[in-house]
Amino acid sequence: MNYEIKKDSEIVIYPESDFKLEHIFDCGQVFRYRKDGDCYTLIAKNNICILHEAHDYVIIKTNNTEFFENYFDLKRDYSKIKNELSKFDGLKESLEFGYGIRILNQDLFEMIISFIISANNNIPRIKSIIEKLCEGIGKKENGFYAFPTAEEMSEQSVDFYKSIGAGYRAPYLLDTAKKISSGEFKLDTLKGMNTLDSRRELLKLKGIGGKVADCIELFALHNTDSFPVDTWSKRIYLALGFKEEKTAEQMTKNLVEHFGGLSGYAQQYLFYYYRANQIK
DNA sequence: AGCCAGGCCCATT
DNA sequence: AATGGGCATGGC
Repeated sequence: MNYEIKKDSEIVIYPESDFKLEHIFDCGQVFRYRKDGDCYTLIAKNNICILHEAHDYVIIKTNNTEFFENYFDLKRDYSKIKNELSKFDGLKESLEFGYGIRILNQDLFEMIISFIISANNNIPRIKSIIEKLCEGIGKKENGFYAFPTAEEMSEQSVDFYKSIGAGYRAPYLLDTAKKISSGEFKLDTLKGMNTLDSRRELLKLKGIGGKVADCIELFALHNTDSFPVDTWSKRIYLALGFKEEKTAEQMTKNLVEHFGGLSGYAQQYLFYYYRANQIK
């Protein structure tokens, strides 16, 4: 990845066809962003940046270059990943279509809450609920609302979560925030575990099933031997040549066995391509 | 109006 | 371990 950090206030990226804002933002991994013309504004945890895309470079303006260098996974070679993935059948169109995708390194607590909200929900509504959550109880600094902490979330009532549109997920959000803020559920220990162990831990939280756990594994822990299987994945699964399975869990197992440590990357290119083209 | 959305919980078998 | 009904809400 060809990029440089300037004046500790901006990152300039010279795309080598593996950094494309539209692909990064629209592949379903991140919810707190807004597009204005050729600019994107992004809030992640308690940090903000503005991204501007010109014809042969991208500028990221922020007061925390170190955070976003890691966030955008800039040290990783996606050309190499795409090259490895191209050896698998059924990925060619998806790799070409979503060529600039990167898997972001997002905050663990933010991902847990965001993907509990995502279950059986649609993306515009997920974004709306998360925005109301942040505007409601997130700390406001420098003109934007940070994602609330577990402590801040644990002090609310179920009714608050219903009022922002969380529906039947409201008690799950409160319960999870309480378990984390009290220390009953320890986020830090997840980071030192292998994928299967941390996944098993995540499944103990209310509102987290296999698919949501896999999203958290991928988008917060960067455990790329995870393949989130959702409603779109069933068609993808058959298109890849697998025979029909009864459960999502069995599909997940087969896909991770097939793609190994590249599973998460494969899933993102495939999800983006199939969803963008409404291939059902 | 009715189906669907980046599914999960829980009771039952 | 496996299955199936029920579920808040709003976009389309």
